[in-house]
Amino acid sequence: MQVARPEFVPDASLSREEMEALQREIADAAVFADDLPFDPDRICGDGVATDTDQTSLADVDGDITSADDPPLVAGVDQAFVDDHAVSAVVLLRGGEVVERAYAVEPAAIPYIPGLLSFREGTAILAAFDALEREPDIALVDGSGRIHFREAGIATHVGVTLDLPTVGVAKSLLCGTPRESLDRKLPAGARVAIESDADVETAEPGTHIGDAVQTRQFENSERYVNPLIVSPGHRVSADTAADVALACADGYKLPEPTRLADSYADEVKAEVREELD
DNA sequence: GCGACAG
DNA sequence: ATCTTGTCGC
Repeated sequence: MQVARPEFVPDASLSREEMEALQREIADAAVFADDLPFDPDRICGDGVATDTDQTSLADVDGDITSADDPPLVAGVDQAFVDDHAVSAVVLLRGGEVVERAYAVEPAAIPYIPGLLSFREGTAILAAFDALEREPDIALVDGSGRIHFREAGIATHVGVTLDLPTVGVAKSLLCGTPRESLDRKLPAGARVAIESDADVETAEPGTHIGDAVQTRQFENSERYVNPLIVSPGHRVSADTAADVALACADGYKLPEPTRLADSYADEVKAEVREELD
C-alpha cells in the first residue's frame, strides 16, 4: 500500500529539533478514537477469554474478500543486520496467514529513545509498499500514543499511511500506570496508563494506553510481565487493548507480531549472506 | 549534575 | 535491537 501523507515520511537528515517538531504535527493529525472499517469483535484469531466475548464462527475462504470476512490484521517487526533494518509484515485473516512482505533499508540514525521511527520507519514503509493487499489494521512493535509527544512509531506509521495502527511494546517508555504493575495480573487483565509530566503534549491524567496481560502462568510462582499497548492511529485505547487480546494465542506477543518477528529473523538470515 | 527512556 | 548457556515449567 501507498503513503497517504508524504509530508510525514520519516526523514533521517532532519535535526533532532526538526524531528520533534514533526512528531508534534503527526500527533496533531493522529486520531486516538475508533475510526475502523470493521468490527473489532470479528478479528477472531483465538484470543484471550474475556467476559465481553461473543460467540462467532470465522469463515475460512482464505484469499477472497467477502463482506463478512474477518478483517485483515497485519503484524510488523524489525530485525537488524549490521547497519541495515529488515522490516517484515505478515497479514492474517481469521488467524490464517494470507500474505507476507519485507524490505531492507539502511538504518540512517542510531537508536534514540523517542525518535525510534526515524531509525526504523523507512524500512517499515517500504515493507508496506511491497504488500499487495491493504490491511484493515496493523500491530506495530513499539509505542503509539505512549510517547513524549504522543507520536511513537505506531502513530508515525499509522498517520503516514492513514492506516489504523496499534502500538505493542514490551516495556513502558513513559506515562504512569493507574495501579502497580509489579504484581501478578491474570490473563485478560488491563491496567490503564495515564500521561504524566513526561508526556508534553497531553493533559496529565489522560488515558494514553494500557498494560495488557495477554498471557499468564496459572500454577506457578513465576509470572509474565504485561505487554504495553497504545493507540497508534484511528483506534481508542480501549479498542487497542481489545485488539491485542483478540490476537493473543497462548503467547505473550499477539500472533501477528510473533509471526512478523520470526519472519524478520528468517529474512535476516538470508540477507546476512548478501553482505559485502 | 542527576535521572531516564520503545527497539 | 543484538550477543548467548543453561534452566525452569508445562
